[in-house]
Amino acid sequence: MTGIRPFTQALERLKRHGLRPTRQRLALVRLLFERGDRHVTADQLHAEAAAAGVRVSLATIYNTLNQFTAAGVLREVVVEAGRSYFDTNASEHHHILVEPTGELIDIPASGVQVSATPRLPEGMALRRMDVILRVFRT
Amino acid sequence: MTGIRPFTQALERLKRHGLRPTRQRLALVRLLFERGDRHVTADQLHAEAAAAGVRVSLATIYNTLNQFTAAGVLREVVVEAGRSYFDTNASEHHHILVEPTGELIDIPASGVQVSATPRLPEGMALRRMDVILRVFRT
DNA sequence: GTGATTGCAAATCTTTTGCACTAAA
DNA sequence: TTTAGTGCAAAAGATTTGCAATCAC
Repeated sequence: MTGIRPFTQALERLKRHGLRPTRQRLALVRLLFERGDRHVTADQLHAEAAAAGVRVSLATIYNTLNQFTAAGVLREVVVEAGRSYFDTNASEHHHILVEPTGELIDIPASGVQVSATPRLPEGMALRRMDVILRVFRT
Repeated sequence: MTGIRPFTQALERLKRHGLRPTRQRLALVRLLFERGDRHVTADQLHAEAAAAGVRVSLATIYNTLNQFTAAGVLREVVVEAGRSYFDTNASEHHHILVEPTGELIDIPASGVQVSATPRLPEGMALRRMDVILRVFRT
């Protein structure tokens, strides 16, 4: 899997969702998807864009991350109040959160086997299951 | 299980943690633990206190919720960026999040059986595992 | 052109903090 | 009387929004 594939796939997906390939969105897609699976905050991405010489406002970063998430290209991971991570791996999987640092590590969905899920209340359907293992350094 | 038991237990626990039983903390313990398992935000608790005629500042609500969490009397549950729930059930269990409303429902730990947890990275130990089933109304 | 997108600054929301005042031990 | 706790108002973060200027189609 090269860095180009997911990049192209993401672009096509955006097109399908009616999102115009603006200079900002192209740059952000590149930053997000050319380096494998990652977990970024809006602020981190903003700093990365700046470091790469791309001028994008923080408001646009937020808009873009939210649109990408709605389009299914990104997945939002909430691990602590007041900070959202956006995961470039949008497929089903789980996470390890390293507590002092806030670092996120992917776990394949197969790494956590839930053998019994509870009956959901009447009239409710499962949209997604999140498992977070909170760990600390010994 | 009456409403009084967990209330008393919580008080004892606070004492053990060196927290003085002030008027505000007593009122909050009562509000939190006299009505079974609940999930409240700081703001909700603040409103409840006001409705009950108890004057407590929001700052004190936050201080108190954090101290109670540190003391192990409450458990913080993060399901969406920018909002923390405090769960009066501090024992091991998981949650269903009803998406449009934000309502939280407890699942006993036994309701979700994780049959295989991944090997943790070297030098890391598990502190806690959170499972959230995100559901929507059909 | 026309409607979508961007950037800026202001607004919002949640949570924390500094500090003078009050209450518990 | 000594130390912890409280309340207020301000500060701090993260995220959203209103609106004029700009860009893609």
